[in-house]
Amino acid sequence: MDAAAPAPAPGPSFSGAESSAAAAQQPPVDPQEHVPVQGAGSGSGVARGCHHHAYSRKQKSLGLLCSNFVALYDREDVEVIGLDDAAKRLGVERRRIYDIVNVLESVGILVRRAKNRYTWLGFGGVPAALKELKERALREMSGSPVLLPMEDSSTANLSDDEDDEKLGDADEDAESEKLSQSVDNTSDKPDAPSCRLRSDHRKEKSLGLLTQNFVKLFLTMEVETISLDEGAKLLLGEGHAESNMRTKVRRLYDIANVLSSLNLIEKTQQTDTRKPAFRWLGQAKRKQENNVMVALPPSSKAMPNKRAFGTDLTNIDNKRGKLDSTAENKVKLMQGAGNIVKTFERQLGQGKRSDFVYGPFHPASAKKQETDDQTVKQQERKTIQDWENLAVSFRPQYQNQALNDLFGHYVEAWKSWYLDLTRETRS
DNA sequence: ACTTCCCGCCAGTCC
DNA sequence: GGACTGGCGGGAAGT
Repeated sequence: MDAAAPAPAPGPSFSGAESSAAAAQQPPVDPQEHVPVQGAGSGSGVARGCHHHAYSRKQKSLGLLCSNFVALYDREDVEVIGLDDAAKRLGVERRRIYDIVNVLESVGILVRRAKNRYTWLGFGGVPAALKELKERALREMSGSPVLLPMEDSSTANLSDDEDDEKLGDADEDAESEKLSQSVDNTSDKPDAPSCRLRSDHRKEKSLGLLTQNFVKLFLTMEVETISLDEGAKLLLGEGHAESNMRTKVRRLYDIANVLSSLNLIEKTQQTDTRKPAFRWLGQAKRKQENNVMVALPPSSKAMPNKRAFGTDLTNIDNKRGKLDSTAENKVKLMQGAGNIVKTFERQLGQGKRSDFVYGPFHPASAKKQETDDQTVKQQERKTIQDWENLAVSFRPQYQNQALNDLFGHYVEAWKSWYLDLTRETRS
């Protein structure tokens, strides 16, 4: 329990847990005696309807809710989490809990056991989950068998178009299958071999999967920051409907909120472009202000409690001299994109094999997790380096149509984006 | 005006 | 057939 409430304290107007919003915002003091915010008012109208206090969405952000969720359950004695319980304690409607739980699950913080029932793994589960994600991504890229269920091959040949409600969406589809393996299988019953089409379609757009794919972007592209636009583009591929894009971006906002509240990513701003983007931190931890584990100090931040984002858009970090240096970053981005595009292209074009690094199986960059505060940054930089090298020497080979499509999208997206950047900087 | 993202409808799934 | 899940996008808060 983080005593001090998230500093932002927008409106002193009222105290404590008087509205669901407030509840969501105030770290749940004590898990045991939850003080279910009056009437669990939560959801819908209730909290809104009858409160004089100006409604503030900041107090109800997913990120904040996530922080509280974590604060509530990140403790030794917690094992099983009931959704109802969580919703009640946090004073929000169930729907929100689903959102959170889905992304938490996809980064290994908890796992679904049964309907309404999750098992808390804690931050300790994150490194492994990330590692696996990374490995899987690499495996996909390398073309080694990713144990795709056979349906996949069939779905894979399906159109690659994705606008609106078509089934098939090859790119995500391939991903979803693979991803869902670890995510879903862990929990659900393994059955349902035949009735998959529908659920697949649904699954492939799930928040959890999107989260993993988003994370994968950070893990596999050596770029340091990714804006949500870019992310959406990369995840969707080119030639998607405008509305599709918007929806995707909306989802990415949700995800980014949660991930940043977990400290996996951090919102930054490209100082020149002003374009908000996210930087991978990779060190999941509880955001808390007064307690021990506070690595990665916000450096030049005078912010006592830098809210993930949303609460704090003033969070324009000025770490110029440091990691960020947008100019440098941009160049790097371009280089990175260029490299990746080139290698991908080469592969896609001729499916030629050559030597590539088995990321997951070799030591170099694979074991970064678990370090302390200061080494973290260095580690990260190093990791980035590794990735750069990796990207250059990477020679993925696609044996699977779906993967081909997937990376075709990546390549396309990167290419056009890269061209834009080039043009932009040149002029 | 544009960005961010909460909210809750409602369709799909599960039991 | 009711409960659980969660995609989705309208639209309002925030910048």
